[in-house]
Amino acid sequence: MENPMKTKSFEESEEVELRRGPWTLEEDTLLTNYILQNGEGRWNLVAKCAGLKRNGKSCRLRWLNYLKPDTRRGNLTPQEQLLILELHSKWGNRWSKIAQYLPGRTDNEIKNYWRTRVQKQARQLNIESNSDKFFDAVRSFWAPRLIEKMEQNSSTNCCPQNNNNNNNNSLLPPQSYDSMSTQTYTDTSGQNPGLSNMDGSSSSSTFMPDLMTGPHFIDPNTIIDGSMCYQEGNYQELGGYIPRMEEYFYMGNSDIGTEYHVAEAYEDVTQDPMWNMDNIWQFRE
DNA sequence: AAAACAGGCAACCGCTGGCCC
DNA sequence: TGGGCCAGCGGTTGCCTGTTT
Repeated sequence: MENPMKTKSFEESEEVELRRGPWTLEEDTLLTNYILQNGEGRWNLVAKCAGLKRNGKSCRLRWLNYLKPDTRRGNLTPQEQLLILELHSKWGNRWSKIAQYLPGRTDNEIKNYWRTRVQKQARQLNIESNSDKFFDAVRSFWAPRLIEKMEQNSSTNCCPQNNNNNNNNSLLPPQSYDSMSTQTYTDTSGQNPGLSNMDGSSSSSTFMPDLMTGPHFIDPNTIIDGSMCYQEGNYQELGGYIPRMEEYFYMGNSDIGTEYHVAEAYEDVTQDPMWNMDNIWQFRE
């Protein structure tokens, strides 16, 4: 089979030999330097003016997913994982929408996380990753562990002056954090994924039903994260919430007893060495 | 040590919708 | 109004790397 990475359309080959496949350091540098000097603009123009033999789409993808300065890379924190689970339960595969609430994370990264980690665990349980049963499993077993991890981090890693985020540009929360915090957790306009459904109706959060209520807040100015910790006025994030554990062991309003009990499934898979939350969610200090 | 396998992720593909002429 | 161009999105592919046999 011909390698599609080396094929190109007739249109592309007609004018200039367009490059495809992995980006080189030189290409990255060209693109970065151009955008930093001239802004993004039209991507086809960017590609041309930057001297790249790439199409605009490729440049856009490379910039947004990899080169953009506020892009955060590395393992997703427990907070981010929990938020992804929560938002996906609301919106489904609306990756770009979900990504809006995880500053610095790209839709591609979230999509990959979902497909490689979450769906893998769903397969382990023999359930559809978009099914109610799966949500029950998440709510009953995974979310508590993520929250537990968050609590551990909160007690050991909260050090506002010691930001270990591996992002070189993480000296302060990126701008989008501000919009995230207001949109996500203080906004009552219907943008809040924890308060509204896609149809605009109101409902409680699937995995974090009471996050918006007072008792679950720790210091709202403290942002706890496995790899970073901010303390800043008017800056709230999911990571700042430490809900009471026992509420997350509640099975919710599911009817899982009817055909496939998630708890039983959980017991089954605990025989599997894969079912170790630290491994499953790739918690790395 | 090497081959086979599996997982993770960067990049591409194709579709859709918005904008402009 | 319709066609062309473009950006953005979700789905998919295939390469790379680590692990297992």
